[in-house]
Amino acid sequence: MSSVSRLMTRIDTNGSLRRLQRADLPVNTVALARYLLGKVIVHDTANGRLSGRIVETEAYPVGDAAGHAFRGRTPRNGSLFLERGHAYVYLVYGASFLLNVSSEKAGVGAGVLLRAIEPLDGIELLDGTLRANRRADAGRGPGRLTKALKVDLRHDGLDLCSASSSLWLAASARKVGRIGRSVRIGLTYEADRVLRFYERGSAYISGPRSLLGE
DNA sequence: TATGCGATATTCT
DNA sequence: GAATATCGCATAG
Repeated sequence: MSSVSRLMTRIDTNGSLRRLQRADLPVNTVALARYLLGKVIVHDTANGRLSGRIVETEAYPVGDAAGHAFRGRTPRNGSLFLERGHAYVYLVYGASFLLNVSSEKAGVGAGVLLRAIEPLDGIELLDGTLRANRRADAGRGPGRLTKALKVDLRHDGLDLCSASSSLWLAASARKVGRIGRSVRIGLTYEADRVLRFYERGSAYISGPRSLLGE
C-alpha cells in the first residue's frame, strides 16, 4: 500500500484575523512589498483554511525590466494592471505557480511577489524525505508557497480585498520584526536592484545565507 | 554549503 | 525556437 502519511500543522489563528481593506494598502510597489511582511495570506477552501504569515517579498515596480508588465499588457500579465490588491498568478518553468499582489492604480502594471510564508493554519507537509518534511520548508520559496496554499491559475485576477474572496489578506497576528533587504533572487535583468524584503531572523525565508544580514 | 543541471508549460520572438 | 520572478536532486569541496 502506498502509505503516504501526512503531517498536519494546526496552529490556530483563533479567528482573530481581520481582512485588509484596499485602503490599508500603500499605493506604491516598494512600500507594499514592505507592508505585506508580517501580514497573513489566507485561502479558505472546502477542506478548511490554509494560511501563512508572509515573511519574504520582492517588488517589481513600474519600469522594471525584470517585471512581467515591462513590455506592456498581454493576456498573461493582465492582472498586474488591476487595481492594487489583486492576485496575479502564473506558471514559471512549467513547474511552479507564483503568486503576486498587484500594487498600483488600475491600468498601471506592477506587483509584489510573495516568496515565503511561515505556516499557520492547515499547511500540509507531504511525507517524503526528512528535508521535505521540515515545517520550515513548506512555505519557503515562491513555488512552494503556492503549493502549500493550494493556489494556482484559477486564482489569477482574484480581488484579495473583496469581502467574499476565498483568497485574501489579513492583518498581522503578530508584529513583524526588523526588516532586512537584499537583491532579488533568480534574475538576469536588473539583478542589482535591492527590492527583496524579509523579516530578519525568520527561519522561514528562502535564498542563500549570503544574502542575509542587511 | 555551494554550484550545476534537467524537467516542465506557457509566452513571446 | 528561446527564454523563463523555480525546485529538487546530484556532486564536489
